Amino acid sequence: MARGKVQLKRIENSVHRQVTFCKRRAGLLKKAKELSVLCDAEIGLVIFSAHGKLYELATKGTMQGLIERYMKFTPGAQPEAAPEAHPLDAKEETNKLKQEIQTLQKGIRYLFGGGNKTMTIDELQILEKNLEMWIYHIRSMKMNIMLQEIQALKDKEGTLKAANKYLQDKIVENTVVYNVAPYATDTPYPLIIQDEVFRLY
Amino acid sequence: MARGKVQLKRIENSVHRQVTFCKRRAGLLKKAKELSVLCDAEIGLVIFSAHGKLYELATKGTMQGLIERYMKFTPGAQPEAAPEAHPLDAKEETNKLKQEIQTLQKGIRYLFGGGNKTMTIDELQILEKNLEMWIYHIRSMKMNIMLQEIQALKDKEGTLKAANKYLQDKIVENTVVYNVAPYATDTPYPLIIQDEVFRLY
DNA sequence: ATCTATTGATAAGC
DNA sequence: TGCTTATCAATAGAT
Repeated sequence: MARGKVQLKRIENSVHRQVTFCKRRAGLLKKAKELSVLCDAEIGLVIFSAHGKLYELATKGTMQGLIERYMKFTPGAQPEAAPEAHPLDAKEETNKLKQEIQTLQKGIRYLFGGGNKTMTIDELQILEKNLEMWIYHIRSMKMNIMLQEIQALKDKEGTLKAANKYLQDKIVENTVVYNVAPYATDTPYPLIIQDEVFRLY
Repeated sequence: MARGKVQLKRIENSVHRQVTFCKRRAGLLKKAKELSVLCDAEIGLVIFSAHGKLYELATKGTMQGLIERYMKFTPGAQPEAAPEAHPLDAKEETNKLKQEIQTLQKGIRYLFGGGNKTMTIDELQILEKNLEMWIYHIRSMKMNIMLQEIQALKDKEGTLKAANKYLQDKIVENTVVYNVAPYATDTPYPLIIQDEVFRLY
Protein backbone atom coordinates (compact mmCIF):
# COMPACT_ATOMS: atom_id res chain seq x y z
CA MET A 1 0.00 0.00 0.00
CA ALA A 2 2.16 2.83 1.07
CA ARG A 3 5.77 3.63 1.63
CA GLY A 4 6.90 0.26 0.49
CA LYS A 5 5.25 -2.56 -1.30
CA VAL A 6 3.76 -5.30 0.83
CA GLN A 7 4.93 -8.89 0.69
CA LEU A 8 2.14 -11.44 0.56
CA LYS A 9 3.38 -13.45 3.47
CA ARG A 10 3.07 -13.48 7.21
CA ILE A 11 4.56 -10.38 8.84
CA GLU A 12 7.24 -11.64 11.17
CA ASN A 13 7.64 -8.58 13.35
CA SER A 14 4.86 -9.06 15.88
CA VAL A 15 4.34 -5.35 16.49
CA HIS A 16 4.02 -4.63 12.80
CA ARG A 17 1.73 -7.63 12.48
CA GLN A 18 -0.54 -6.44 15.26
CA VAL A 19 -0.75 -2.91 13.88
CA THR A 20 -1.42 -4.15 10.37
CA PHE A 21 -4.06 -6.51 11.70
CA CYS A 22 -5.94 -3.67 13.35
CA LYS A 23 -5.77 -1.41 10.35
CA ARG A 24 -6.62 -3.98 7.73
CA ARG A 25 -9.33 -5.54 9.84
CA ALA A 26 -11.04 -2.16 10.10
CA GLY A 27 -10.59 -1.69 6.39
CA LEU A 28 -12.00 -5.09 5.57
CA LEU A 29 -15.05 -4.60 7.75
CA LYS A 30 -15.65 -1.23 6.16
CA LYS A 31 -15.36 -2.66 2.66
CA ALA A 32 -17.74 -5.45 3.53
CA LYS A 33 -20.33 -3.01 4.83
CA GLU A 34 -19.91 -0.85 1.74
CA LEU A 35 -20.41 -3.77 -0.61
CA SER A 36 -23.50 -4.81 1.28
CA VAL A 37 -25.03 -1.36 1.11
CA LEU A 38 -24.00 -0.47 -2.42
CA CYS A 39 -25.01 -3.75 -3.99
CA ASP A 40 -27.77 -4.94 -1.70
CA ALA A 41 -25.88 -8.08 -0.70
CA GLU A 42 -26.05 -10.02 2.55
CA ILE A 43 -22.58 -10.49 3.96
CA GLY A 44 -21.17 -12.35 6.90
CA LEU A 45 -17.59 -11.88 7.97
CA VAL A 46 -15.86 -13.68 10.80
CA ILE A 47 -12.28 -12.93 11.78
CA PHE A 48 -10.31 -14.83 14.38
CA SER A 49 -7.08 -13.10 15.26
CA ALA A 50 -3.96 -15.20 15.73
CA HIS A 51 -4.61 -14.92 19.45
CA GLY A 52 -8.13 -16.27 19.03
CA LYS A 53 -10.10 -13.09 19.44
CA LEU A 54 -13.31 -12.88 17.44
CA TYR A 55 -14.41 -10.03 15.21
CA GLU A 56 -17.56 -10.35 13.20
CA LEU A 57 -19.93 -8.59 10.89
CA ALA A 58 -23.33 -9.62 9.66
CA THR A 59 -25.29 -7.34 7.38
CA LYS A 60 -29.02 -7.70 6.92
CA GLY A 61 -29.77 -9.78 9.97
CA THR A 62 -27.97 -11.89 12.50
CA MET A 63 -24.96 -14.11 12.01
CA GLN A 64 -27.12 -17.00 13.13
CA GLY A 65 -29.59 -16.35 10.36
CA LEU A 66 -26.78 -16.03 7.86
CA ILE A 67 -25.27 -19.32 8.93
CA GLU A 68 -28.63 -20.99 8.50
CA ARG A 69 -28.99 -19.52 5.06
CA TYR A 70 -25.49 -20.67 4.24
CA MET A 71 -26.28 -24.18 5.46
CA LYS A 72 -29.10 -24.45 2.97
CA PHE A 73 -26.59 -23.90 0.20
CA THR A 74 -24.24 -26.60 1.45
CA PRO A 75 -26.15 -29.89 1.65
CA GLY A 76 -23.01 -31.53 3.03
CA ALA A 77 -22.44 -32.03 6.73
CA GLN A 78 -25.32 -30.74 8.79
CA PRO A 79 -23.68 -31.05 12.18
CA GLU A 80 -26.78 -30.79 14.32
CA ALA A 81 -30.51 -31.09 14.00
CA ALA A 82 -32.45 -30.32 17.14
CA PRO A 83 -34.38 -33.48 18.05
CA GLU A 84 -37.86 -32.18 18.85
CA ALA A 85 -38.61 -33.96 22.07
CA HIS A 86 -41.91 -32.24 22.81
CA PRO A 87 -44.35 -30.59 20.48
CA LEU A 88 -43.60 -27.49 22.48
CA ASP A 89 -44.42 -24.10 21.13
CA ALA A 90 -41.97 -22.90 23.73
CA LYS A 91 -39.26 -24.01 21.34
CA GLU A 92 -40.25 -21.20 19.08
CA GLU A 93 -40.26 -18.75 21.92
CA THR A 94 -36.91 -20.04 23.08
CA ASN A 95 -35.50 -19.43 19.63
CA LYS A 96 -36.83 -15.91 19.75
CA LEU A 97 -35.08 -15.42 23.05
CA LYS A 98 -31.88 -16.86 21.68
CA GLN A 99 -32.10 -14.52 18.75
CA GLU A 100 -32.66 -11.67 21.13
CA ILE A 101 -29.58 -12.62 23.07
CA GLN A 102 -27.58 -12.80 19.89
CA THR A 103 -28.74 -9.37 18.97
CA LEU A 104 -27.54 -8.19 22.33
CA GLN A 105 -24.17 -9.83 21.94
CA LYS A 106 -23.79 -8.52 18.46
CA GLY A 107 -24.67 -5.05 19.63
CA ILE A 108 -22.15 -5.18 22.41
CA ARG A 109 -19.44 -6.48 20.15
CA TYR A 110 -20.20 -3.90 17.56
CA LEU A 111 -20.12 -1.05 20.01
CA PHE A 112 -17.25 -2.30 22.11
CA GLY A 113 -14.94 -4.57 20.19
CA GLY A 114 -15.55 -3.59 16.61
CA GLY A 115 -15.52 -0.01 17.74
CA ASN A 116 -12.60 1.91 16.42
CA LYS A 117 -13.39 5.05 18.34
CA THR A 118 -13.93 5.68 22.01
CA MET A 119 -17.57 5.97 22.93
CA THR A 120 -19.03 9.02 24.48
CA ILE A 121 -20.71 8.89 27.87
CA ASP A 122 -24.02 9.52 26.15
CA GLU A 123 -23.52 6.55 23.87
CA LEU A 124 -22.58 4.43 26.86
CA GLN A 125 -25.68 5.57 28.73
CA ILE A 126 -27.79 4.56 25.79
CA LEU A 127 -26.09 1.20 25.66
CA GLU A 128 -26.65 0.68 29.36
CA LYS A 129 -30.33 1.42 29.03
CA ASN A 130 -30.52 -0.97 26.12
CA LEU A 131 -28.78 -3.71 28.05
CA GLU A 132 -31.13 -3.35 30.98
CA MET A 133 -34.08 -3.29 28.67
CA TRP A 134 -32.92 -6.34 26.83
CA ILE A 135 -32.33 -8.27 29.99
CA TYR A 136 -35.69 -7.22 31.38
CA HIS A 137 -37.45 -8.11 28.17
CA ILE A 138 -35.83 -11.51 27.90
CA ARG A 139 -36.56 -12.25 31.53
CA SER A 140 -40.12 -11.10 31.22
CA MET A 141 -40.87 -13.08 28.07
CA LYS A 142 -39.44 -16.29 29.45
CA MET A 143 -41.16 -15.80 32.77
CA ASN A 144 -44.51 -15.29 31.09
CA ILE A 145 -44.21 -18.39 28.98
CA MET A 146 -43.24 -20.61 31.84
CA LEU A 147 -45.66 -19.15 34.35
CA GLN A 148 -48.40 -19.73 31.83
CA GLU A 149 -47.31 -23.31 31.44
CA ILE A 150 -47.13 -23.83 35.18
CA GLN A 151 -50.52 -22.28 35.77
CA ALA A 152 -52.08 -24.49 33.11
CA LEU A 153 -50.60 -27.56 34.69
CA LYS A 154 -51.76 -26.51 38.12
CA ASP A 155 -55.28 -25.95 36.83
CA LYS A 156 -55.24 -29.33 35.25
CA GLU A 157 -53.99 -30.84 38.45
CA GLY A 158 -56.84 -29.25 40.39
CA THR A 159 -59.39 -30.67 38.00
CA LEU A 160 -57.88 -34.11 38.20
CA LYS A 161 -57.76 -33.99 41.97
CA ALA A 162 -61.40 -33.00 42.12
CA ALA A 163 -62.36 -35.78 39.75
CA ASN A 164 -60.26 -38.15 41.75
CA LYS A 165 -62.02 -37.20 44.96
CA TYR A 166 -65.40 -37.45 43.33
CA LEU A 167 -64.66 -40.95 42.14
CA GLN A 168 -63.40 -41.98 45.53
CA ASP A 169 -66.55 -40.75 47.18
CA LYS A 170 -68.60 -42.55 44.60
CA ILE A 171 -66.82 -45.79 45.35
CA VAL A 172 -67.22 -45.39 49.07
CA GLU A 173 -70.88 -44.74 48.53
CA ASN A 174 -71.18 -47.85 46.39
CA THR A 175 -69.28 -49.82 48.97
CA VAL A 176 -71.65 -48.79 51.73
CA VAL A 177 -74.80 -49.36 49.77
CA TYR A 178 -73.81 -52.71 48.33
CA ASN A 179 -71.41 -53.83 51.05
CA VAL A 180 -68.39 -54.17 48.81
CA ALA A 181 -65.06 -54.64 50.56
CA PRO A 182 -62.94 -51.50 50.63
CA TYR A 183 -60.15 -51.56 48.11
CA ALA A 184 -58.36 -48.35 48.88
CA THR A 185 -55.71 -49.74 51.20
CA ASP A 186 -53.96 -51.74 48.53
CA THR A 187 -54.52 -49.60 45.51
CA PRO A 188 -51.47 -49.53 43.24
CA TYR A 189 -51.90 -45.79 42.70
CA PRO A 190 -51.35 -43.14 45.36
CA LEU A 191 -54.72 -41.55 45.60
CA ILE A 192 -53.58 -38.70 47.75
CA ILE A 193 -50.72 -36.80 46.27
CA GLN A 194 -48.19 -35.25 48.56
CA ASP A 195 -47.54 -31.61 47.99
CA GLU A 196 -43.85 -31.45 48.66
CA VAL A 197 -43.20 -30.44 45.13
CA PHE A 198 -45.11 -27.25 45.63
CA ARG A 199 -42.78 -26.07 48.26
CA LEU A 200 -40.63 -25.09 45.33
CA TYR A 201 -42.89 -22.27 44.37
CA MET B 1 -12.32 4.95 -5.66
CA ALA B 2 -12.04 6.60 -8.96
CA ARG B 3 -13.54 9.17 -11.24
CA GLY B 4 -16.10 10.36 -8.78
CA LYS B 5 -16.61 9.86 -5.11
CA VAL B 6 -18.93 7.05 -4.13
CA GLN B 7 -22.19 7.53 -2.23
CA LEU B 8 -22.76 5.16 0.65
CA LYS B 9 -26.12 3.99 -0.51
CA ARG B 10 -27.60 1.38 -2.75
CA ILE B 11 -26.67 1.89 -6.40
CA GLU B 12 -29.95 2.29 -8.23
CA ASN B 13 -28.72 1.62 -11.77
CA SER B 14 -28.82 -2.15 -11.93
CA VAL B 15 -26.01 -2.44 -14.48
CA HIS B 16 -23.70 -0.26 -12.42
CA ARG B 17 -24.73 -2.17 -9.33
CA GLN B 18 -23.90 -5.51 -10.94
CA VAL B 19 -20.53 -4.31 -12.20
CA THR B 20 -19.65 -2.78 -8.87
CA PHE B 21 -20.72 -5.95 -7.11
CA CYS B 22 -18.32 -8.05 -9.21
CA LYS B 23 -15.40 -5.68 -8.75
CA ARG B 24 -15.84 -5.04 -5.08
CA ARG B 25 -16.57 -8.65 -4.32
CA ALA B 26 -13.27 -9.60 -5.90
CA GLY B 27 -11.55 -6.84 -3.99
CA LEU B 28 -13.11 -7.87 -0.70
CA LEU B 29 -12.12 -11.50 -1.13
CA LYS B 30 -8.59 -10.43 -1.99
CA LYS B 31 -8.35 -8.20 1.07
CA ALA B 32 -9.65 -10.97 3.27
CA LYS B 33 -7.05 -13.40 1.98
CA GLU B 34 -4.31 -10.81 2.42
CA LEU B 35 -5.31 -10.11 5.99
CA SER B 36 -5.35 -13.80 6.76
CA VAL B 37 -1.89 -14.37 5.31
CA LEU B 38 -0.23 -11.22 6.59
CA CYS B 39 -1.56 -11.44 10.13
CA ASP B 40 -2.09 -15.13 10.61
CA ALA B 41 -5.84 -14.80 11.12
CA GLU B 42 -8.61 -17.23 10.36
CA ILE B 43 -11.28 -15.59 8.27
CA GLY B 44 -14.65 -16.66 6.99
CA LEU B 45 -16.51 -14.57 4.47
CA VAL B 46 -19.94 -15.29 3.07
CA ILE B 47 -21.56 -13.12 0.43
CA PHE B 48 -25.08 -13.54 -0.86
CA SER B 49 -25.72 -11.41 -3.90
CA ALA B 50 -29.06 -9.61 -4.13
CA HIS B 51 -30.17 -12.39 -6.45
CA GLY B 52 -29.25 -15.01 -3.85
CA LYS B 53 -26.03 -16.33 -5.33
CA LEU B 54 -23.46 -17.45 -2.80
CA TYR B 55 -19.77 -16.52 -2.74
CA GLU B 56 -17.61 -17.68 0.10
CA LEU B 57 -14.09 -17.77 1.46
CA ALA B 58 -12.65 -19.67 4.38
CA THR B 59 -8.98 -19.36 5.21
CA LYS B 60 -7.21 -21.92 7.37
CA GLY B 61 -9.76 -24.68 7.08
CA THR B 62 -13.33 -25.24 6.05
CA MET B 63 -16.31 -22.99 6.52
CA GLN B 64 -17.90 -25.72 8.63
CA GLY B 65 -14.98 -25.72 11.02
CA LEU B 66 -15.09 -21.96 11.18
CA ILE B 67 -18.80 -21.94 11.96
CA GLU B 68 -18.25 -24.42 14.75
CA ARG B 69 -15.47 -22.30 16.15
CA TYR B 70 -17.73 -19.29 15.90
CA MET B 71 -20.52 -21.09 17.74
CA LYS B 72 -18.27 -21.64 20.71
CA PHE B 73 -17.99 -17.89 21.03
CA THR B 74 -21.73 -17.33 21.06
CA PRO B 75 -23.28 -19.20 24.00
CA GLY B 76 -26.60 -17.61 23.14
CA ALA B 77 -27.02 -19.95 20.20
CA GLN B 78 -25.57 -23.07 21.71
CA PRO B 79 -27.72 -26.20 21.66
CA GLU B 80 -28.47 -27.58 25.07
CA ALA B 81 -26.19 -29.02 27.70
CA ALA B 82 -25.51 -29.17 31.42
CA PRO B 83 -28.62 -30.68 32.95
CA GLU B 84 -28.14 -29.66 36.55
CA ALA B 85 -29.73 -32.01 39.07
CA HIS B 86 -30.09 -30.26 42.40
CA PRO B 87 -33.05 -30.25 44.73
CA LEU B 88 -33.23 -26.50 44.58
CA ASP B 89 -35.30 -24.00 46.43
CA ALA B 90 -36.87 -21.64 43.96
CA LYS B 91 -37.15 -18.80 46.42
CA GLU B 92 -33.47 -19.00 47.08
CA GLU B 93 -32.65 -19.27 43.41
CA THR B 94 -34.88 -16.36 42.56
CA ASN B 95 -33.09 -14.27 45.13
CA LYS B 96 -29.80 -15.35 43.69
CA LEU B 97 -30.97 -14.31 40.26
CA LYS B 98 -32.18 -10.98 41.57
CA GLN B 99 -28.87 -10.43 43.26
CA GLU B 100 -27.13 -11.42 40.08
CA ILE B 101 -29.11 -8.87 38.12
CA GLN B 102 -28.41 -6.25 40.73
CA THR B 103 -24.76 -7.06 40.45
CA LEU B 104 -25.00 -6.67 36.72
CA GLN B 105 -26.72 -3.34 36.93
CA LYS B 106 -24.34 -2.14 39.58
CA GLY B 107 -21.43 -3.24 37.45
CA ILE B 108 -22.71 -1.40 34.46
CA ARG B 109 -23.32 1.75 36.44
CA TYR B 110 -19.97 1.56 38.08
CA LEU B 111 -18.12 1.01 34.87
CA PHE B 112 -20.16 3.37 32.74
CA GLY B 113 -21.44 6.13 34.92
CA GLY B 114 -18.68 6.07 37.48
CA GLY B 115 -15.77 8.43 37.72
CA ASN B 116 -13.84 7.22 34.70
CA LYS B 117 -14.62 9.19 31.60
CA THR B 118 -13.42 6.86 28.89
CA MET B 119 -12.77 3.21 29.42
CA THR B 120 -10.10 1.34 27.61
CA ILE B 121 -11.05 -1.24 25.05
CA ASP B 122 -9.67 -3.90 27.34
CA GLU B 123 -11.95 -2.82 30.18
CA LEU B 124 -14.86 -2.78 27.84
CA GLN B 125 -13.99 -6.22 26.58
CA ILE B 126 -13.96 -7.49 30.15
CA LEU B 127 -17.34 -5.90 30.77
CA GLU B 128 -18.73 -7.42 27.59
CA LYS B 129 -17.59 -10.88 28.55
CA ASN B 130 -19.12 -10.43 31.98
CA LEU B 131 -22.41 -9.29 30.54
CA GLU B 132 -22.57 -12.27 28.25
CA MET B 133 -21.68 -14.59 31.09
CA TRP B 134 -24.24 -13.08 33.40
CA ILE B 135 -26.99 -13.26 30.87
CA TYR B 136 -26.13 -16.80 29.98
CA HIS B 137 -25.95 -17.82 33.60
CA ILE B 138 -29.23 -16.18 34.50
CA ARG B 139 -30.94 -17.80 31.58
CA SER B 140 -29.51 -21.18 32.39
CA MET B 141 -30.45 -21.07 36.06
CA LYS B 142 -33.96 -19.88 35.46
CA MET B 143 -34.46 -22.39 32.73
CA ASN B 144 -33.38 -25.21 34.97
CA ILE B 145 -35.64 -24.16 37.79
CA MET B 146 -38.69 -23.82 35.65
CA LEU B 147 -38.09 -26.93 33.61
CA GLN B 148 -37.78 -28.86 36.82
CA GLU B 149 -40.99 -27.36 38.11
CA ILE B 150 -42.80 -28.20 34.91
CA GLN B 151 -41.51 -31.75 34.95
CA ALA B 152 -42.67 -32.21 38.54
CA LEU B 153 -46.12 -30.99 37.68
CA LYS B 154 -46.32 -33.22 34.65
CA ASP B 155 -45.28 -36.21 36.73
CA LYS B 156 -47.92 -35.35 39.25
CA GLU B 157 -50.46 -35.03 36.49
CA GLY B 158 -49.57 -38.48 35.22
CA THR B 159 -50.08 -40.00 38.65
CA LEU B 160 -53.42 -38.30 39.07
CA LYS B 161 -54.55 -39.41 35.64
CA ALA B 162 -53.63 -42.99 36.44
CA ALA B 163 -55.47 -42.85 39.74
CA ASN B 164 -58.40 -41.31 37.96
CA LYS B 165 -58.54 -44.10 35.43
CA TYR B 166 -58.15 -46.75 38.12
CA LEU B 167 -61.07 -45.33 40.03
CA GLN B 168 -63.20 -45.12 36.93
CA ASP B 169 -62.50 -48.76 36.14
CA LYS B 170 -63.34 -49.70 39.70
CA ILE B 171 -66.68 -47.96 39.46
CA VAL B 172 -67.51 -49.58 36.16
CA GLU B 173 -66.66 -52.92 37.70
CA ASN B 174 -68.90 -52.23 40.68
CA THR B 175 -71.63 -51.04 38.41
CA VAL B 176 -71.55 -54.25 36.38
CA VAL B 177 -71.38 -56.54 39.35
CA TYR B 178 -74.08 -54.83 41.35
CA ASN B 179 -76.10 -53.41 38.51
CA VAL B 180 -75.80 -49.83 39.62
CA ALA B 181 -77.02 -47.24 37.16
CA PRO B 182 -74.21 -45.45 35.37
CA TYR B 183 -73.47 -42.11 36.86
CA ALA B 184 -70.89 -40.75 34.51
CA THR B 185 -73.16 -38.82 32.19
CA ASP B 186 -74.10 -36.23 34.77
CA THR B 187 -70.96 -36.05 36.80
CA PRO B 188 -70.12 -32.50 37.82
CA TYR B 189 -66.44 -33.17 37.18
CA PRO B 190 -64.92 -33.87 33.81
CA LEU B 191 -63.46 -37.29 34.22
CA ILE B 192 -61.59 -37.19 30.96
CA ILE B 193 -59.40 -34.20 30.72
CA GLN B 194 -58.91 -32.61 27.35
CA ASP B 195 -55.39 -31.87 26.35
CA GLU B 196 -55.86 -28.51 24.70
CA VAL B 197 -53.90 -26.85 27.39
CA PHE B 198 -50.77 -28.62 26.25
CA ARG B 199 -50.85 -27.06 22.87
CA LEU B 200 -49.29 -24.12 24.59
CA TYR B 201 -45.98 -25.89 24.95
C1' DA C 1 -3.04 7.88 17.93
C1' DT C 2 -1.92 10.94 13.89
C1' DC C 3 0.35 12.13 9.62
C1' DT C 4 1.58 11.52 4.80
C1' DA C 5 3.90 9.44 0.89
C1' DT C 6 2.72 5.73 -1.78
C1' DT C 7 0.45 1.83 -3.38
C1' DG C 8 -3.84 -0.36 -4.28
C1' DA C 9 -8.68 -0.33 -5.56
C1' DT C 10 -12.00 1.00 -8.59
C1' DA C 11 -15.76 4.14 -11.41
C1' DA C 12 -16.40 5.30 -15.75
C1' DG C 13 -15.74 4.40 -20.39
C1' DC C 14 -15.01 1.10 -24.13
C1' DT D 1 -16.85 -10.02 -18.35
C1' DG D 2 -11.88 -7.78 -19.68
C1' DC D 3 -8.78 -3.70 -20.29
C1' DT D 4 -7.49 1.26 -19.50
C1' DT D 5 -7.03 5.35 -16.91
C1' DA D 6 -8.03 9.01 -13.93
C1' DT D 7 -9.02 9.43 -9.16
C1' DC D 8 -10.11 8.19 -4.70
C1' DA D 9 -9.24 5.23 -0.63
C1' DA D 10 -6.32 2.38 2.21
C1' DT D 11 -2.44 1.99 4.59
C1' DA D 12 3.08 1.26 5.75
C1' DG D 13 6.24 3.55 7.97
C1' DA D 14 7.45 7.23 10.75
C1' DT D 15 6.36 10.30 14.61
